Amino acid sequence: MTSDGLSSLCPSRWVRRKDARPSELMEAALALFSEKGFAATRMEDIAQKAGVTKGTTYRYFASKEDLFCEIIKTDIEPRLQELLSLSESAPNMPVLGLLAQIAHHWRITVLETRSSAIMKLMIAEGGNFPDVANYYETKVLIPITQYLESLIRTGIARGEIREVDPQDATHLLMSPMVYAVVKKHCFSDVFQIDYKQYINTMLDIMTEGLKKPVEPQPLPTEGNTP
Amino acid sequence: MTSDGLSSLCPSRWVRRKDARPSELMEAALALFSEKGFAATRMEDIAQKAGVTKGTTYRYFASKEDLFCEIIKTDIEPRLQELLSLSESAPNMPVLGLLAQIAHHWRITVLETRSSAIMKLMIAEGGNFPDVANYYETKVLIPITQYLESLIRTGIARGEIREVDPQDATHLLMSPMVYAVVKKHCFSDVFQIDYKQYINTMLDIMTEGLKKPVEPQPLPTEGNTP
Amino acid sequence: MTSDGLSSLCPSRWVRRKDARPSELMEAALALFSEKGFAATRMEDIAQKAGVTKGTTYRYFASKEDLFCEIIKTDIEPRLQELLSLSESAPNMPVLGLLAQIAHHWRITVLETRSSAIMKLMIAEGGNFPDVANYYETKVLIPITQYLESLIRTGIARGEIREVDPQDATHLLMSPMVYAVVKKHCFSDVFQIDYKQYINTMLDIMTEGLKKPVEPQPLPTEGNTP
Amino acid sequence: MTSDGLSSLCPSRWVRRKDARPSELMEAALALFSEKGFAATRMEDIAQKAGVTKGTTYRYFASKEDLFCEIIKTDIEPRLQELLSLSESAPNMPVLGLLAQIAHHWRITVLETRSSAIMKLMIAEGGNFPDVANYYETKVLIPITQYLESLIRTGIARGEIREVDPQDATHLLMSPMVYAVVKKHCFSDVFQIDYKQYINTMLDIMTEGLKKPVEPQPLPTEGNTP
DNA sequence: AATGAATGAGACTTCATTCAT
DNA sequence: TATGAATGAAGTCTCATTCAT
Repeated sequence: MTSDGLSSLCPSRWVRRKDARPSELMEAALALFSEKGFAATRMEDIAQKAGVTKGTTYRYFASKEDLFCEIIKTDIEPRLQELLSLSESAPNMPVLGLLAQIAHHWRITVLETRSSAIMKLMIAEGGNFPDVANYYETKVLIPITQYLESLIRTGIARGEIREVDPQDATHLLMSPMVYAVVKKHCFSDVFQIDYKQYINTMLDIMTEGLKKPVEPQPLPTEGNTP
Repeated sequence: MTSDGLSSLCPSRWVRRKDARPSELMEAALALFSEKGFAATRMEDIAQKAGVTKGTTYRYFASKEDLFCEIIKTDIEPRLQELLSLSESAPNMPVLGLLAQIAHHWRITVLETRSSAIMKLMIAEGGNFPDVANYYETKVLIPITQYLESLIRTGIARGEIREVDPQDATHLLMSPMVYAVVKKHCFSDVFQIDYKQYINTMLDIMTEGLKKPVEPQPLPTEGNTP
Repeated sequence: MTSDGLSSLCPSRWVRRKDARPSELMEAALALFSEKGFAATRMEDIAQKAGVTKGTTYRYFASKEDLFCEIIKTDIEPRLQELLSLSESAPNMPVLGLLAQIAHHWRITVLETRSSAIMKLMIAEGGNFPDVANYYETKVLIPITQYLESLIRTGIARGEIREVDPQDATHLLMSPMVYAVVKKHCFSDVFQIDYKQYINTMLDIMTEGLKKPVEPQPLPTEGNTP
Repeated sequence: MTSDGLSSLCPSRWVRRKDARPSELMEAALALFSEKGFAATRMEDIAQKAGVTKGTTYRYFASKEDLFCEIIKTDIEPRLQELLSLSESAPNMPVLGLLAQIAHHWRITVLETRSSAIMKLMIAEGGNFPDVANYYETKVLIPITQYLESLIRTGIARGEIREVDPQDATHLLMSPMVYAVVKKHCFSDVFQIDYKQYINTMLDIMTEGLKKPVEPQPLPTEGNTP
């Protein structure tokens, strides 16, 4: 009111946006942490990117480390909910079909969103945040691993999947995910990946590699692969 | 073994560590960088771990960053040589067999050595060292990727491999490597991996998933792609 | 006594704290300044202790320093009035008796009230507030010192007190006061002091040490104290 | 050697004085802490006063607080030794004489040296350093208090001192010390004190006030204190 | 009049790097 | 060549103060 001329010059100063600040700050911080690493990111950069000043950051997060942890935890909770609902929504679907569904869901909700940056962050900085790394492992990695492994075992039991080592097969299923995240965040985009196609190819090959051949030589009566 | 008899004859020769220093320092630095990250590692820690004092480090490396770069480059050169010799040593071997050989060779020379730490370092810190990251991509990632891709194309051309997208298949082949490194260096060892078995399972599944089925309509008449 | 009957008739009158605020804030601030020191006390702590928020404090005091100064000055004025009335109320009383009266009056109005905290504050923080320290010296210390010194001189002139150095004796009279304040505010209460008894003992010893021996009644010739 | 012209301009830079630094820093810090208070003293000021730069300070003291504590403790130890030796060196000397000796010794070794600043520091800042304050009380105040009290009791038992409350009398003996320190460090020198004379006057008055009258005219008639 | 979010100067502390010994 | 004391730039965090609501 004092002078619109001035206010248009510095529009955002002294604007009170209590509710929006935390997520804005976390968004800014995630981008910078993921890009430059935790240590190389200055609080002032984060604040600036979020459109506030240094001090404001500390109204919402007790420390840089706290900010880091909040980012991780805030993102993880919804992811966990999804995992649960997915695993329940699929009663007796063929295992390999379910795996395909999971892979694409992960692609859409993680790989193609900023959540992938969280994963990169954990990979790159986990060592310096034992608590968060432990939390991440306990709440995310281990449950997912165990869930996938149980799927594989089910598939083997049902005769859908060959008799492979379930643990190694699980790791193998997860590796394209990790690879995609690393590729996306750590190196230049010399080989641009079409994620959808990439996941499809991966599913094609994995399915082919895992599926049990349809009992090639049973009785001379019927022919397979109709 | 460092024979006191000899050392008393020619003491300075065995006492001076001049030649060993750089590699000792790089060894120490690699361990710390990989464990705690570049920024969180102090020059003094490195020096201490190498058994010298801070100042000495600067006799061999102009700066912390220089030390980082030297570590990467020093390790990369021999790796590149191996890659070349491997690719040449395999004239007409079946592609899938060659891939298996490469995988185990990588396991033995990278995954199970400290070279895996280099890879982790590049993943975690590459963003802050564009020069090194670029060097790493240009000299390591891209050549390997292209080499593998050419193998896949060859395999397809020869009829050994199904008609999959060669680029995606290449990424898929590399992903278990990246995954293993991340697993080894970034998270606790809840699921201890037996690397040899892991690679074998991976090769089993990949081979099965990639190989061209032996012509489903086995009429006695003609032979395939001679 | 603040009659609920009345307050229901005229609520706003009793609800608004405007008039009480400054003293509440000063009270809170004095307690914290005295306990933790000026610098270590945050405006927010003061506000909280007074039951308001940070911003409110600035409606009543221009700055933290201003608040400090107001505390001192507000407390000093009434003290000065008392000093004056005391010194006037005692026309020709024996000096040592007057000193005893002053000592107990000081005990009751200063040592045993929060005013002692003011004195501690001046001792501890005076150096950083030259204006206030100067004010305190000019308005409090010097007048009291001079008043006491004049009493001593009177006592000597009247033959009630031995011929001691009046300045040193004055300091000596004041020292138990300073000591008591320091003891009360700066150290734990290992030796709990009964202030009344402490002052009495002090008066006993001082009186005995200062009083002129009753002229060992030599010859009946001349009479002192006519 | 590079250029005497320059070196005379900045004579003290890059001078290595490992052994002298700690005491120089403590000296500088004590002066500033005592003058401006702990909080208002910047590490850089201390460093500058000691002729070094900010960072150097941290080679010798882990933190500002650590520096504070070291100052106190370093000064206290020798003082304690003195106290012990004094108390032992006085076999059967009259108590009041011993007190006089102690008072002057304290004047010379504490009041008239920088040790008095330590005492002022404890008075002003003790509240923020519970550990040190506790140490100071335990090692200094309480032993001294107890020692003096035991002297008073001895004096009373021997008939040298009147039957006063020993605790209050002890406090009274200590109060001129505290007063002198406060006077010296907390206020301007309006009334310059000649410490030697001040202590003498104090001893005169105290002695007179404490001593047992020489058995009022022991005429052969009646016996006192039956 | 009261609130409390936002500001920004300033202090402590760290640590890569320099350099006298 | 090796040492480690000294330097000083830079970053985190605090908190007195401001001001839109």
